[in-house]
Amino acid sequence: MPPRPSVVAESIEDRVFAALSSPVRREVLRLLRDGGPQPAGVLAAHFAMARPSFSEHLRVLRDAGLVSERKEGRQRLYRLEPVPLAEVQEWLTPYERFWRERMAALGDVLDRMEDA
Amino acid sequence: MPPRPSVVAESIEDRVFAALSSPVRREVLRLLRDGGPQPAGVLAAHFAMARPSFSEHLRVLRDAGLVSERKEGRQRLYRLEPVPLAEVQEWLTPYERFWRERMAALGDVLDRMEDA
DNA sequence: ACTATAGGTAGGTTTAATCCTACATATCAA
DNA sequence: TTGATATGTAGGATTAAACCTACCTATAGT
Repeated sequence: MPPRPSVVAESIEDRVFAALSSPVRREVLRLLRDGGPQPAGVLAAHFAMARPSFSEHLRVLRDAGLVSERKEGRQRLYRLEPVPLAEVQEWLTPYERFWRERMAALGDVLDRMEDA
Repeated sequence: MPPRPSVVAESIEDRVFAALSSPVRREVLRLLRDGGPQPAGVLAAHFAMARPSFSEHLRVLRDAGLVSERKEGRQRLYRLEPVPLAEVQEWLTPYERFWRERMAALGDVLDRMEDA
């Protein structure tokens, strides 16, 4: 028994990155960031896709902790949750030093090319 | 003709996030960050997996632009590439303001709870 | 030239991600 | 209560991701 991908299986970090790998789900996050909490139907209206398919996207985002859901009458208000994205940024931090050094090195090379 | 996930298909951003969703591939990036450029075999030795399977992981990282490869004798030196991760951080930027506000709001609530 | 080493490609298996159509659930409105 | 609205769940189809065992390619050493 060899295979084993899964957005639903492994660590929460796996789930967050896997959730972010879909342009549909990234667009949902953007809509929530720019427009504040919104019901599922308003979000769904932006996508040419059957509602159940969109529901699955929302579920993936929920399972990753990227959004939360609140019942509001017969709608469900979705809200962007800040913690997972903040954790992604923390994950990036040790790489930031690395790429600043590399970018700086590149800058030096370019400077020397200009001199010559 | 409905389905269509794919790490190989869509935009470069999709590929980067999909590549990051595997703990194996994140560990490879960490090894390259902390240990500098290394041949495929040295990287592979950290994982209990057949070499061809690991080769595929390297290919996914290459296709995402997260690593580059250079022939060095009969080895292939892999190197961490800074640009895609820097782009992830740029992608995160507009969310950063959002979560700082939310965190601050949470802090205010906690402060008021302490007062009471 | 021959062998060993380093690494990838080919092809197959299993699981799961994404999409769909139908159906179920819950709330509001007459 | 009956009907309409809002949204999710069930089940099925298709594709691809992750793994494996074999095999191929390229370089180094004897």
